[in-house]
Amino acid sequence: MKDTLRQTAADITAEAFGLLMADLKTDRPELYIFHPEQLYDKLEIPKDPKMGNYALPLFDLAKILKQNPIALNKQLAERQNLIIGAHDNYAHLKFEAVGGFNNTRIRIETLAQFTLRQIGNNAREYGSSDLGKGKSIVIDFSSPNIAKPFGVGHLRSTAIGNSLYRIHKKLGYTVIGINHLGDWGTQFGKMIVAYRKWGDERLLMADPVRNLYDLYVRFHKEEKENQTLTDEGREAFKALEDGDDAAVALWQKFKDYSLAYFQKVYDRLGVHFDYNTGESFYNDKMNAVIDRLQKAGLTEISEGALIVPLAEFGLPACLLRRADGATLYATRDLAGILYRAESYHFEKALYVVNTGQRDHFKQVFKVIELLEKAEMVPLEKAIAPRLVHVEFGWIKFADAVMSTRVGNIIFLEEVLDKAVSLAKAKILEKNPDLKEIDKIADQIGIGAVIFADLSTRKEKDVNFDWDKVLNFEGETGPYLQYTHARLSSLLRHYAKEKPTEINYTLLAHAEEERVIELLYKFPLVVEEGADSCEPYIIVSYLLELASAFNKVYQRKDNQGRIDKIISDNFELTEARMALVRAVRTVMNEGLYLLGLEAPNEM
RNA sequence: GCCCCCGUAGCUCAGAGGAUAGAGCAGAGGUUUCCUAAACCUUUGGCCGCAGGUUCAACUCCUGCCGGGGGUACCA
Repeated sequence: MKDTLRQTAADITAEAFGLLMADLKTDRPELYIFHPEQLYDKLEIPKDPKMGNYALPLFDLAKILKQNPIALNKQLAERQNLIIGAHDNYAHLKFEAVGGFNNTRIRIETLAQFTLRQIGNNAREYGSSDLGKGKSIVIDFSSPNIAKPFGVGHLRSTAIGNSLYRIHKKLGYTVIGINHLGDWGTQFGKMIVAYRKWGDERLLMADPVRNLYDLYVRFHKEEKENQTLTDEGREAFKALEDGDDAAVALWQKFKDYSLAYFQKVYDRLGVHFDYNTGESFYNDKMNAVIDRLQKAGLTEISEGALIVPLAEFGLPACLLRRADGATLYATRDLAGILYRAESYHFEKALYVVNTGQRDHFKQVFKVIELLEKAEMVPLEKAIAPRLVHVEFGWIKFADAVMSTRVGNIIFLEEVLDKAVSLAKAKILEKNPDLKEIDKIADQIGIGAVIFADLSTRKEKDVNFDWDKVLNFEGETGPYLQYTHARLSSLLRHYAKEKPTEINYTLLAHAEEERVIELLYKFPLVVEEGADSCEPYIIVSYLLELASAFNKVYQRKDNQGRIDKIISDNFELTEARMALVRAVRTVMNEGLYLLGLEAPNEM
């Protein structure tokens, strides 16, 4: 969607450049590099709001013109303001030369009217766009291994993926969310061996995932002392892959129990997948990929295994088949890529997977690239450039990586339960008359946990910290939710009777101005979140918005009393409530994009 | 060994060529006859790991070093 305010600023600047160039009597065409369209994109939002609404850095251009940027800026601003003076409908803009930055300031009531009307007219559609119209995007996320508990470590992929899902959907993409369950591979051979050796039907029934996890940890412990276990595990997986009835039956049992358990977790988190196609789904699709790679002449046999050598790209070889003929993780991912390309014709495929698998994805993507090169697939049809590994850091505990193998894992359910009961205690303390306490405690507790996970740039490792996750004050999920509840409360208190013309000049305090600027920025923030595949962008924006609104809410007048939003002054109250309505809309939508609920009371 | 990522306030983290390095937590002090104090205000706290280099401009880019983490073929 085109932003007319921004476009006007760009137009004026382009015109001013024209005048400036004429005055400089330059006839070098390469100097006329600034056209309205380019300027539109070149306008930045200054980091410091004191610097206005847009900033145009002039350093590059000054260099080309061999001029001092400060002097150039001064001349430019003179002409810009000359143009404004000559047109009545430009009266809302002002240009300032500050050092080498050409800053644009939009009159606040114009910005307020522009922004609040847009939000009012579109409600939750504000910030949406048709950027992704007609394009589909596949997001592979969460993807836990079955027969293992859902640890806090798995939350990252789930939370980031879910947020990216919602963000892209808002931008008009057709989004396909896939839970690529780890339900195939040697580990299931190991599980089968472990269960046959030490398993117990009754224990399994009582607490399936816990029991399977114990077996898993025990297997890895004993495996260290007893090497033959490793071979037994591999043999069992080979049998499974070859369709051995007993092995398949056991595997199916593990899988059914696990899926039921995972579904409970996803329901609590409010996460939805379009497909739960795990690795086993590609079981009958791997031969085709291997054939294609062989025909393309990319494979070779090394130490008995079938590989695609990648040494010339500085990568370890990609293994397609083990020496015993069984397939590997990479084989299934390759089959998955081809299947997804065929089925969904994706514009992009995102793999939201831990940074520890960086090399794996480099290998797999490279193999696809080589295959397409060998098959002479034209570039515009090629899928290799559309594959993106959205990587994120580890969750560590006491500075050690959590590992299901070692057994130092924290169960997500435990974290959620603790957070929810803490939220409930807080409600009972602050707002005991609240209806549906359990439901709201759920929303707050779970929101706090998801938020804690999203509140760091994704590629950083994060130390799991109970205090941080269970903290509801400061930069937290509950803080955002609380602000939203407060906004909702204002709307409940103020029942508007009839529509009136809003007088936007009444929103003139610096605190209100800041809120309006932030609301104006929201659509850009959503796009940036999608471009960078980084939900944190939304997180930090919402924190800023909440903080800015809370400052409005508790602003004091000259006598040191709170200047209330709802007052006897009807016109003033109307204007302020228009702002409240807009902030609530954006807050609500922003929380949704992160995967958090937005209770109206708490 | 080789390759990759990360070192910013006591703690957890923003800033990713540009304007005076910012938040939250923790510490100190304050604000409520209640539009939700899960909030707000004031305040303490920095050799941006170290050393060079590139640039009009470096926390940001390049090189080296130190410290932490990860990957490195039949696990996923």
